[in-house]
Amino acid sequence: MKSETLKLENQICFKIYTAEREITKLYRELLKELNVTYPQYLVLLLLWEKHSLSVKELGQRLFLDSGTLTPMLKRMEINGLVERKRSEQDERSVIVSVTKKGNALKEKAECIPSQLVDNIPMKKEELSLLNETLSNMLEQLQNHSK
Amino acid sequence: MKSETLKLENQICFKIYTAEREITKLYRELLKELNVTYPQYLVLLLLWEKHSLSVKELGQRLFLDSGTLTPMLKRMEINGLVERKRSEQDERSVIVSVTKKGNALKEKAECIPSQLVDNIPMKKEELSLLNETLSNMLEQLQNHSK
DNA sequence: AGTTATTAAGTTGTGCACAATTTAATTTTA
DNA sequence: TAAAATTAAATTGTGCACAACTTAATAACT
Repeated sequence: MKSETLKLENQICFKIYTAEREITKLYRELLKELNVTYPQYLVLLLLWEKHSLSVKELGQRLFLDSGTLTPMLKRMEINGLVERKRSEQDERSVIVSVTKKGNALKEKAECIPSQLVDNIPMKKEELSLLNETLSNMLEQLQNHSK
Repeated sequence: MKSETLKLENQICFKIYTAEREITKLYRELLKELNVTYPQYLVLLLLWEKHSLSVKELGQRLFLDSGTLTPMLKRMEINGLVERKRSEQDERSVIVSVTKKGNALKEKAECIPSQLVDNIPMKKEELSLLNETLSNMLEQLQNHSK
């Protein structure tokens, strides 16, 4: 393995680490009006689509565990965005569903993707390629970590 | 703006968010032996090169502010990896320098980049392209946030 | 020189993110 | 069916990450 490739990997990891924080910063601005964080927004995106999901299902889709989700969902419940209640079929499971107030944010959030794109102007082919590359990378990473 | 492009952006942001955590998880494993975190490893990479840097300089290179660095550097100091002392030229500035113990970790860390590459096997051209694309994206993002 | 502005760290408070463990419910199996 | 294993959340503790603010030192200006 050539040393330049090693350095490149290191650089890419640092850039992903940095890009993640810059993207989150951008979302923070866009989401300020909705009074939600980026991870909370991700939960809402799922619940706007599916209406209600268990903590486990949320975790599988977002790759987050209950140690992260439970306190976050509690904060969202306090803010009136979601409801949490034990499943009747399986008392171990907790069903999270979006409230009327949570659903109302959907409209306000409509403009976020386009605002986001305005701030990261990239050619469509470049976006597609980046998407593809990240998918491959994620597959490798996630295969390894299980 | 086509809606597919909007969705793609959203997906890419989520993938970067996810990739960052997967990469950090991988580093966590590799760095376990050294008893440092990924951000601490980044500080060490700089100090192995430059020997000593101010908090401000570290922040500029890592894009982190004193609210993140100060407590982190204190933890590293407690673990004997770095020393912190006020600059004599400018008492506002704090100079962070790597200790003998911190320098000793450099040897142990030599193998990390190659181990990392083993876990993310990608073609060199793909890596270069990803590197390029991330650089462009970061430039856009960072131009906007200042 | 004395006031004002700027700069560098540090502090405080909030919210992830995750390892490790605990608790309770459900499945599996002997 | 009773014991063992598995599963789903919750809890506990640590470490970033960052906004907002404070403190102290230096620089700039009148």
